[in-house]
Amino acid sequence: MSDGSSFFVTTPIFYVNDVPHIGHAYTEVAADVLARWHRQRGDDTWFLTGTDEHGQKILRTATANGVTPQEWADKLVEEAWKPLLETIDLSNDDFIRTTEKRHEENVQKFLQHLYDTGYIYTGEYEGFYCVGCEEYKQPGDLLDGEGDYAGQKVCAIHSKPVELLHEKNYFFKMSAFAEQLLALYEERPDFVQPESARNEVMSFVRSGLDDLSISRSSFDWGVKVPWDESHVVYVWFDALLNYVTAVGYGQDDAEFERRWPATHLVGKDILRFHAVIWPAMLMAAGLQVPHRVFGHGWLLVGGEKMSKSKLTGIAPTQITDTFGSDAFRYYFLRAIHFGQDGSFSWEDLHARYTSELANGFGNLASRVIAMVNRYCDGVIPAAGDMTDADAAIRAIERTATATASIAIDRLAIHEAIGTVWELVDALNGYITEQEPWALAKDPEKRERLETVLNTAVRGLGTLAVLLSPVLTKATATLWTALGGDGAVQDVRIDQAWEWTGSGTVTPLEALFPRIETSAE
RNA sequence: GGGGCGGUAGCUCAGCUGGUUAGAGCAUCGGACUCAUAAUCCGCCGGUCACGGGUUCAAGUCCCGUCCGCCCUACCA
Repeated sequence: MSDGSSFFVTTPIFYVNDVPHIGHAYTEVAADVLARWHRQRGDDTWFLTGTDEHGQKILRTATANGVTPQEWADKLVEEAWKPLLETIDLSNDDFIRTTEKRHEENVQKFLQHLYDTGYIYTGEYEGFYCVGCEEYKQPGDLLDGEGDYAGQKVCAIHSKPVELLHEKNYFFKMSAFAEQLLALYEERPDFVQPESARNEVMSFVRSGLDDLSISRSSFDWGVKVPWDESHVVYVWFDALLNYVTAVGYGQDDAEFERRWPATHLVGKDILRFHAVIWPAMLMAAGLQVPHRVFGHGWLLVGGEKMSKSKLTGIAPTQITDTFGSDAFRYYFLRAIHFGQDGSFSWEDLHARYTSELANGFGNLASRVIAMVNRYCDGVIPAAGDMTDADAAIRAIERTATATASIAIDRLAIHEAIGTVWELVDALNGYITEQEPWALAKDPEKRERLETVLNTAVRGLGTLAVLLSPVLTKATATLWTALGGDGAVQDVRIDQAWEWTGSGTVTPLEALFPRIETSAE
């Protein structure tokens, strides 16, 4: 897979009205690691994220704040969302906003195309609309209100009254694609991942698909329907299209051809939009469906899931301010089986930071570099005859390089990191057993000392490369200290184990200083 | 109501198509060592595998039921 092939990964675009929390950051960091890994493997990589800025809810909050919706979105993008990219050190290649011209114009082209080919028709729609959800609710989704809302039907998610709306709508003939979708899931079992997500999607589609109302006329903050400007496009229909408008759909065929289709990473709450509606839209337009759609789990805090709607999130900066972006990235991707729900706790974060990053990897780097400085004046020594112990280390380096790459292809990010970490542990054990400090006391064992240190330095270099997609900052610092050429991110990750140390090392500050007081 | 998932050491989790004494990491405790961020290495301790039945020579691993948590989906007198 290191043949320069195209790899296009996306995250959902942020709904600007939300407040950034670690759930958003989790998806972003996962996508970022995949992107960095593929880039470093020589793939033609593109990592897209952005913001979703249309819809009635944004219009209302903007109005409530006395500004235009565009001003409101601009403010949130600049003050909340773009800073998040810095906070967790993302390497996105693009950032699309649904209010950009390149998006709006091409959404219209897409829509017009579907209209012209008969996949959109005019209909009447009457139903209960929840402003919070931005969607019509089925009667079964509603609950009887309590307290102030007694006697009214309320949305089960927002606990707010729904509104009975009756409007002329344009509908997308989604029902026409049920068979094609089922065939897709059958023919490409990995189209929807993980397996549990695929099963849910399939049973949903099997139960039958309704056509989708894709326009609204009760407000005007959205993309205008090209043949009827009294309507704006339903926000989800609009938002999903960012994945293609950002890579040239409608205006740059070469770019589109180069990037599309994408690997979509989404939270399992919005899986259906991505695994059912979105592919149906693409089929209708005669475009390729996504490469795959991966629904990851929830972050559980105190046993409860973090909620996008209820804003019960922990801000990423609460973690990065104390532990740094590397630890943030590492923790969520290592501790949680990607695809399953995972529990977050400050105690666990602190424990893993200390045992794995500080005591494990950080201390390994410190002790190796300190010994090269102390026993060899900073000059990385050449290796002499290899023993079985040395060969074992080299074998682990080689295995880790290959195995981690395979895990990344399966989107098993936690496994990839786990595999690499076996090298961290092996090197710490190797150094303790070889006792270079003892060898250093005996001039007759000079060659052996140098071989051991050479092996250790090479192993450390391999780690720097293999961990660079995750621990972006620490590995850059380490690479410099090891005297590596250029930027570690430019070293081929699929050849990580082949790195040979040479030249001199420079003193290294602790990569992950111990944090004595646990946060919270 | 129907369907699905989960309930395994103090904590977070592995345990594939049933098969010798149920595993890992962390934490705790003991030992070794000193190059290093009092770090590292070795070892010990620790589980009625939610509960109750059943199938089987043999079940954490299959079947039935119950309890708990969560998800999807349907819905009414």
